[in-house]
Amino acid sequence: MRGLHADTGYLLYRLGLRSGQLFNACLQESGVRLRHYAVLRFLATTEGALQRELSTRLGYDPSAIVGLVDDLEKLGFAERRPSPDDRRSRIVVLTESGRAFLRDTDEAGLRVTNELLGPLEEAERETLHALLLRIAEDGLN
Amino acid sequence: MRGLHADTGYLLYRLGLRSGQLFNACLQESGVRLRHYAVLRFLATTEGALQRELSTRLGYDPSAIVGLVDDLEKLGFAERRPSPDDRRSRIVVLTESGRAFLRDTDEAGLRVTNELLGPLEEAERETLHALLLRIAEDGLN
DNA sequence: CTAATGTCAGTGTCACTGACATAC
DNA sequence: CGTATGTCAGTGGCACTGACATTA
Repeated sequence: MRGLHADTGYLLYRLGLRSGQLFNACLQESGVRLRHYAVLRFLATTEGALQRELSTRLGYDPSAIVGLVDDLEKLGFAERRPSPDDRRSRIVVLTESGRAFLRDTDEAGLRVTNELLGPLEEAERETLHALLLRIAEDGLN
Repeated sequence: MRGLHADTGYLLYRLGLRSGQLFNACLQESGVRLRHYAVLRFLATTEGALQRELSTRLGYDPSAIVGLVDDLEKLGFAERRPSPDDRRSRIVVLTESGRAFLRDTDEAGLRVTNELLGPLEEAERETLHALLLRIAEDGLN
């Protein structure tokens, strides 16, 4: 009978949980959770995005995006602006305050990755990153 | 500003979520969830385990184990037996029915891994598995 | 007395569904 | 008309806490 760790899929599941917990622990003092942080990081690369876009790119349910953007607006890290092309859509943009927040918490992600990848050499980390990137880009993005 | 996918930790988080969803989708018809399945798979390797042991080895909260074992007992896949050494503890063992269930769903894990690791060559899959195993064995086990 | 095991109630997060208004 | 976007209420899974009885 095969053990649990024989499954690469199960390993990913377990390490994913652990990674999320570490992220949330690191972000706890900032008053944001990993999901908010992911939205902010994505916004920093796009100069404004529709909520629908956030949903598909980040893999969160459309109904979840509503609350996340609500929270970010309350914190002053993001804003909803009307779309000039389509009056249904809202364009979510990063504020200056949000950008500053990202700068301040920039090393949070690095700390998590460091703790997670502790026993790996630098070359191994790059190999792992490249492999993960390949399967991430395959499955919906 | 770094993109999200520059973080190996975030990639693990995303792929872990995806992996869990795939597992649960595959197991849906079986009437079990990934967490139950993990308990069964672990039991198949140990000839009986304390609930406390299940908690630490699988990374689930002790209070969560209670409900999981309850469910497995209702399904007839596992049993609680009194421990001869310690009257506080219960020993959880796999039943014949549970063992048969594992045989029937054996390819479920393989299907998930195959779908997840689609774009990777066989050699790359082994490399990835070895790397994941290293960091899994480091962080609590 | 302190510590460990299992149990249970309650809380908060999160994913998902179904419905809806608005606009294309 | 059908479809897309955003919103909201409700549901179920899941993690975690605090408390408790029992036993070591």
